Amino acid sequence: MTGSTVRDRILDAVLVCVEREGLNGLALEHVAATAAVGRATIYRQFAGGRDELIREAVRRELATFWSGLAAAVSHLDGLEDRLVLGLMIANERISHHRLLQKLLSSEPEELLPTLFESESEVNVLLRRYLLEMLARQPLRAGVDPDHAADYLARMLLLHIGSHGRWDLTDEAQVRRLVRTQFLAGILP
Amino acid sequence: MTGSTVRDRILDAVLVCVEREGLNGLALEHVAATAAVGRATIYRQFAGGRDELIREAVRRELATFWSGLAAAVSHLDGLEDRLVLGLMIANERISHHRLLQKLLSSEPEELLPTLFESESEVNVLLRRYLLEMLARQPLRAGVDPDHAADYLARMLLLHIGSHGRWDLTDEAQVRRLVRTQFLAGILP
Amino acid sequence: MTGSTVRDRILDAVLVCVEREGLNGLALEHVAATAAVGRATIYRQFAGGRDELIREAVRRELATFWSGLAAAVSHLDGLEDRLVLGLMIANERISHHRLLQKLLSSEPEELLPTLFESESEVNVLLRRYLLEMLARQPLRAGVDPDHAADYLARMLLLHIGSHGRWDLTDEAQVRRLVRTQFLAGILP
Amino acid sequence: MTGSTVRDRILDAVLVCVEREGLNGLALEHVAATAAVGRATIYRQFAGGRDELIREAVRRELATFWSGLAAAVSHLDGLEDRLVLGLMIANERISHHRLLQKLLSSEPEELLPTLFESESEVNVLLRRYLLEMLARQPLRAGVDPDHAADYLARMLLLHIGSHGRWDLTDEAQVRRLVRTQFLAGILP
DNA sequence: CACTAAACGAGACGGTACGTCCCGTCTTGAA
DNA sequence: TTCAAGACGGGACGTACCGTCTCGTTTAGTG
Repeated sequence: MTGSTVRDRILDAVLVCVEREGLNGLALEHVAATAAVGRATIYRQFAGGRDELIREAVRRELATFWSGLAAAVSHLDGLEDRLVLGLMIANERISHHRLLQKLLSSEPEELLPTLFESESEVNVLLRRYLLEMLARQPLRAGVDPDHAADYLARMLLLHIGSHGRWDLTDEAQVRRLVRTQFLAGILP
Repeated sequence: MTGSTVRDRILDAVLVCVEREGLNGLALEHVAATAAVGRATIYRQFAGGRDELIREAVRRELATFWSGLAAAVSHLDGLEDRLVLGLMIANERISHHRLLQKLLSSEPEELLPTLFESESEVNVLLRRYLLEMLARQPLRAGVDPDHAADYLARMLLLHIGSHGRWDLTDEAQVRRLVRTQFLAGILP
Repeated sequence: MTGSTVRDRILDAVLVCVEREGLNGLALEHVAATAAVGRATIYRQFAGGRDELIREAVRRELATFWSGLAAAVSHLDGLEDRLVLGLMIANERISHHRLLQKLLSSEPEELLPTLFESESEVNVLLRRYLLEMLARQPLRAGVDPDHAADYLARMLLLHIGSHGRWDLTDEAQVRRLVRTQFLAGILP
Repeated sequence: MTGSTVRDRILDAVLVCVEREGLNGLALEHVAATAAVGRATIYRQFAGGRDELIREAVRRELATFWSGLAAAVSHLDGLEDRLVLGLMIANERISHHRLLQKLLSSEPEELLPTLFESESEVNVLLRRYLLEMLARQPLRAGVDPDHAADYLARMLLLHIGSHGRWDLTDEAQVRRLVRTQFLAGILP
């Protein structure tokens, strides 16, 4: 619909197929068929082959996820509110996202690491975003904003995907979590 | 040393091969050759085939890693000291462990998730271990030991494998990290 | 019942299994199971392995077949009568012999040749038998008994297993066949 | 030379390999290597797998053999002459055909039956060919051309592959054989 | 009547081949 | 030219047997 129709059709097809077959066992043949595309075309669009294709599909999906999340909390002012709502929305979305659900349940080994790669694009952007937010807040004395942003990013990722003992649909709990464990050492 | 020599030979061979070929692209044929074993025997020992083989190899390796870690800190008394030394040793070992290094660098998507599965064996044992340790400590008023153990487990895993902005070979830094972010909200 | 019970049990099992699985695809494992015997025992009895086992089973079956045939015509006097009755009985037996039927229908390439090997035991014995019979008959002038026996042996084998256009259950037809094509050039 | 080069290359390779390894023990891998073809391609061309491949190779070889034989005698007029020359050429060719020789000597059980299947393509075509020849000849009174063709076909097959007591390189003997045993009862 | 020696069942192992699936490359033919 | 359609060489998978070997256990035969 937008720029490279073919490329997007292929990436869409990847999502559909991963939902059915998992990330391993994903067959380019099925992707091509689903996208109504010749298998050769996949190699024209993603010269790196299978690996690049998957990387790209995940990247696009994550970008959508995060930018959607950012938009959803952009109307809020305070850092705490954004974190609380962000955590809740993130978990709500993940639990309704068939693809992520599939990956987290049956093949967590495929998805999670992408999130945690310390220097992944996601991580970098997330940290930059948080740093920007922190810049508008008075911090507790002696707190290094870089450290704080790094810490918050990790805590966020840590609580997305596996909620541990917290119920992330209960705002009261989430707020308590954010206050006591996310921001306790950062804000004054 | 113990029971099924063949099984162990195979698992050893998996490690050797993964070091060379990565987790994807791991060819059972090479594993069999390395273990001086018929390819069929792998299927006899690991009826689940390739997947079970890898799962088992990782499981065994992690068990070794964690139990070694527990042993290394067992002579210390305090929770803080154990966490500090544990973090340092863990990172030191990981950075010298060719296999883990290989996985973390080139294919993090294969290993990390195993660590983070909320209900993985590792996680459960780690939580139990920490809970036991916390039982010997006076906690800050109002802190639920279960929550605290869960939190500590997550923080530990979070800082093993991707250290973020901390230098985990510098005991002073590690101690500061443990005090301000691990234990600040837990201990009085 | 006689000497080596085990050996016979195994050979019997071969027949049962061949009926089910054909000669190719015959699995020693199934033979062993059918004979209630360890697979190793087969190799103890038939050191030549699979090949010798099959050879021996076929040999025993053919011996039974031919000696039964000889017995069935032994009460007759004339050569012609023996040939006629022999042909009829042979074909009748083959058509009721599940094993041979199975082989002739689905895998003729396995059985027939054994019959036709020019110097096979069967062939030699059959020729000797016929030569003996011919010795009691006055032959047409100029006919070499060896040639004649060879010719008759071939014609017999030729009409056993594939009857062509003759109905071998109709004695009149068989007698005509024997007279016009088997014996026409031999007897005076 | 004609249509599917790959298919023919594979069939050629089968012949080469059978010469070396026999019909049993024929490894598709070696066939593929000999044909400079991926093993998968064999399954693409012969969906029936190993069995169909062998069947097809034999079929092609026999077709070549028989059509060559027909051509070699086509310049002759009389039935007798064609039979005589045909028999001689057939045996001469077989004895110089490494593949057939190999099969007849070490694994007759694989080849011969194909020749003798009463309703095999070979048999049908041969009978039709002979019937056509007989139509141009005056037959002895009371002889059914169908029966005669069937009889001749069987006698031919019978004397090809295992010559019994006749020397098929000696035209005089062959002519005598044809006259006394092939045609004696058929021609006037 | 114990005691040894052979034969046996059971089954693990190294190996070979099978038939299948998929990858990445390349060719062909139609739009 | 771009693309779908699809054939091809290659490689790995999981399965099925083979022939060899080693275990205990039964079964005779012998002292």
